[in-house]
Amino acid sequence: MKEKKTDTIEDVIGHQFSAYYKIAIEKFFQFAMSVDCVILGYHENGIKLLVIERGAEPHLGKMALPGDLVYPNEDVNSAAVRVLKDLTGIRNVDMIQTKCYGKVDRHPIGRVATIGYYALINVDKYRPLANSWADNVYWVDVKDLPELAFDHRSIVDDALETLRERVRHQPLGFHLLPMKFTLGEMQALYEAVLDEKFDKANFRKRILSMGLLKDLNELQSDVPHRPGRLFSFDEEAYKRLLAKGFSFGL
Amino acid sequence: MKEKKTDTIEDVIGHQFSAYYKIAIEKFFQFAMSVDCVILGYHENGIKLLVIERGAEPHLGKMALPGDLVYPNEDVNSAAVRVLKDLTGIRNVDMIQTKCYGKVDRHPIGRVATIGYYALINVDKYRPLANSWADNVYWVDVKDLPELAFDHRSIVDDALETLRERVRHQPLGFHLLPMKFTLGEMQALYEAVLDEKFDKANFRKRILSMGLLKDLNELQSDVPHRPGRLFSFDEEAYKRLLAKGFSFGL
DNA sequence: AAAACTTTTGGTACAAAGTACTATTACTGA
DNA sequence: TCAGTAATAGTACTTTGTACCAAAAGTTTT
Repeated sequence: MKEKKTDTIEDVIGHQFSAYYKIAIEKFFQFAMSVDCVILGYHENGIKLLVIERGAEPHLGKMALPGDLVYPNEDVNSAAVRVLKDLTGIRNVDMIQTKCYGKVDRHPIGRVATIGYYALINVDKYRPLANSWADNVYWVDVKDLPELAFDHRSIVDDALETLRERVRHQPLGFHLLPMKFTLGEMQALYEAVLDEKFDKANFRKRILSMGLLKDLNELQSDVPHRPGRLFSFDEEAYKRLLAKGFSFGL
Repeated sequence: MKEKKTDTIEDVIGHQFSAYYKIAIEKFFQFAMSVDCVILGYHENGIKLLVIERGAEPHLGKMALPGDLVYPNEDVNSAAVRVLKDLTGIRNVDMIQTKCYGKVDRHPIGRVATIGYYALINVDKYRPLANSWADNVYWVDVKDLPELAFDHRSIVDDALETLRERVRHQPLGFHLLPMKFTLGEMQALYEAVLDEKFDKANFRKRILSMGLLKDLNELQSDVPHRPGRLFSFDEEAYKRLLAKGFSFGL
């Protein structure tokens, strides 16, 4: 029940180190790969995206995601971390893959497939600085994005969709908040991400009943109203609950 | 606040059609890309995986996922569909990307990054046939997987994790069931995927109250016990509910 | 210093959803 | 006709979610 076809890699090389090896190389090994990082933060009631101003062609001068080609001797995941560091100075961020963008004509210099990554970071904790061929680095509000180079806009859209999906089932929000935060601030964050309003009293009941927050017994200061109680995310408690089968749900 | 580095693609080519173009090509365009398909079905109370027996080196004779290299002029997503068809004859399946596997040494013939895909199909509806360089095609139970070529085992594991995650929040299960099914069969499926038992009476209440099932007013036949009522998935109703903000939850 | 304002916090009452369990029904096969 | 098996119906109880109100604790205004 088989019909042989020609010129798959398997036909061409026959076996691992055959004489046809080089033909296979020439035929199939024509791709470049790149990584593009969607770095999201939360500031002044809005979700912000980290963009660079390109200091090189193509799309010189345009806004783009921090991204670059992967070296042939470099893991793709490592490349994401390296590129983010090279272009913005940001280190030690856990990034997760979103999708592979593999259309034939997506890049003007040749066949480049890119892997999208995303991470949520605390805006106050990391201070991005333009580096390498990035002329500048900016935080822009995702509700008011500038035109982006290549297909970066859809990479961002996909990452945001992933975020909205995950944030309901995992306590991701805490990555975006400062170390100490009030329940009001946390609620504002979730309302910004999900674009949905919650009842204040009930939101606090839900969150507190999960037992994921450490009460710091401190109060907010310098606010023009009754100061809120400060909390921090209790990583240990979360791990303990996870082990028992707890699932964050909002 | 910038420090120029050497040899990123941007430095090398300067701008889109510079004289250094070829250097960039030689330096970065050394990748091949492949796709690997995790096709899952449900049969006899177990989740089954579609594997092929390799009829070519490397790993000749071993079990592997249906997968192959992407042509330089072919979209990656299209390649997944094409490869599945070439190797198993299965057509018209919606596949979703899971992850990119991009370690340097993952493939013996060179730098090959692969994109994982997965799909849930109805075992009765598709009949896989070995084709091209696939010597055979088998369904194997995921609880008892044979040794797989390359890093295919982790591709499967990741896909299963994705499945378990999604099946709770989206009515995916229906893809795995025959057109007509009883609530008991549906429950058995969910118990197989999630490895968790449900109370029979409550499960049926939950599912029926969602309003996603069309009651076919038919009964099961040829069963050695009271026959169950047959249902089918009501695609239209699901779309209507989705529009109203319904979210499947189990 | 009192009043107005804003936000936090505590509480209650009701509605909806989830869970445990029991009983009944409809079929097959002995 | 009886035992066995799985489907179906129903009930009582518990947990969770939602709407809403009111008090408290600060700041700013009058």
